[in-house]
Amino acid sequence: MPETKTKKPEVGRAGILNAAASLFRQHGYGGVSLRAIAQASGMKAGSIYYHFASKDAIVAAILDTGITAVHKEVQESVDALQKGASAETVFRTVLSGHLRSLLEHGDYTSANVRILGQVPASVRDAGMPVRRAYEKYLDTVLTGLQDAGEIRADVNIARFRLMLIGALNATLEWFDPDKGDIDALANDYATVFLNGILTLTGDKT
Amino acid sequence: MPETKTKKPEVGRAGILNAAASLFRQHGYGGVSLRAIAQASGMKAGSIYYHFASKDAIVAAILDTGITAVHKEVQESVDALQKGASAETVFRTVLSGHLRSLLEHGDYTSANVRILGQVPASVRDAGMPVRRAYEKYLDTVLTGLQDAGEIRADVNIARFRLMLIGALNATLEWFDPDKGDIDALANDYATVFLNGILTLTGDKT
DNA sequence: GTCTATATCTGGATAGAC
DNA sequence: GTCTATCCAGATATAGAC
Repeated sequence: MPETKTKKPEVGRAGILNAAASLFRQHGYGGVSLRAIAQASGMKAGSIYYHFASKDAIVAAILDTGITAVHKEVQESVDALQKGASAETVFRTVLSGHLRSLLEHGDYTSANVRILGQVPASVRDAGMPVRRAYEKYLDTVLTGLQDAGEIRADVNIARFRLMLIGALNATLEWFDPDKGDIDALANDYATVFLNGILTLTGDKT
Repeated sequence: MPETKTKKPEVGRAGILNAAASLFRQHGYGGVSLRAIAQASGMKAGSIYYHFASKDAIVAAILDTGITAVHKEVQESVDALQKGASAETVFRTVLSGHLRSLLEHGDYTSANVRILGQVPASVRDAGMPVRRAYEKYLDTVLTGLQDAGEIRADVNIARFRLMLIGALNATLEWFDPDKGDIDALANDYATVFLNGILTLTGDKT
């Protein structure tokens, strides 16, 4: 049979990361032992140290992988648009890229949402540059749309970016990509952010 | 001097809950030991067990307190409005009530945002009814506005509620109520949700 | 590259003095 | 209502055989 969709259990470094990411998502940083990671990777605890220097090193790698995957997906999707794409098209592309990557690499991305604040400060600091890079990228895109007059001038971009990312990342807590349509989700969210929820009456002051 | 604003260190049960809530917020459920809670409460570890049967009992109480505070604040704020209040007024009231309570009881409410998914299933299940009650309340309010024709009919209320709560709760990760204006934050968020971010051109198809 | 074995420490929880 | 003392299970990490 030709390469089924059930992902084969990874081994070695990748296997450890996959197992650890899943466990961290379920139980938090402090709730996961190296023994548990080892067992889920099909190894004994001692063997982990051949691949990673410490538990911190594992979680640092997971955090980095999650952010990088989302940043890359969004940027490549936006870059693939034709030059004169409308604000609405660019915005919908950002949301669908972010949500697709976020939800399809949920174990890695949720580490950034759920356990970033629980991880030792050294780990958090080490991952700062990648996180800042993605934030800066989004701000650049959104500011571009605002400078072109397509996003209202009274929208504070930095604050809106926090609102947007907060809403998107929270989908990790309830949306199941195996059961729901990610693009439909992205479009629903985009419609609210673009147009709001109010019925248009034509006489707003 | 007449009752300063610096909160006096609570003792007994309340002191344990305050200390534990703060520690859970910083380090996650598995990252906090009873010894740490005891030390932060000015006690020894053994003494905790006079007030609580287990670590689970402590976190269950914290989760419940957080949800209840937000539900109560929002419902009381909405009930205080006059009967014919506009959709915009009701919606802004919901957001400001939720954010005020969320951010002012941050240690308790963040438990529900950050560590709910990391807590033993028995604890999560025990708190289900209070969470469901708040969700149901919000859906009732939002559905009322939609039935009155003020929120667009094509907005899926259950999904929008998830989007809204996700965006609001995420403010816990970056907003400092001691430095920022919560009502201004609530109004910024409400404006985006109500009207969207697009510049009005008058010729949208 | 994975194992066993172990050193060292910290975890939740309990018992009983005060 | 808080303490000390303790049980024992489980934690990270290391050493060295294979």
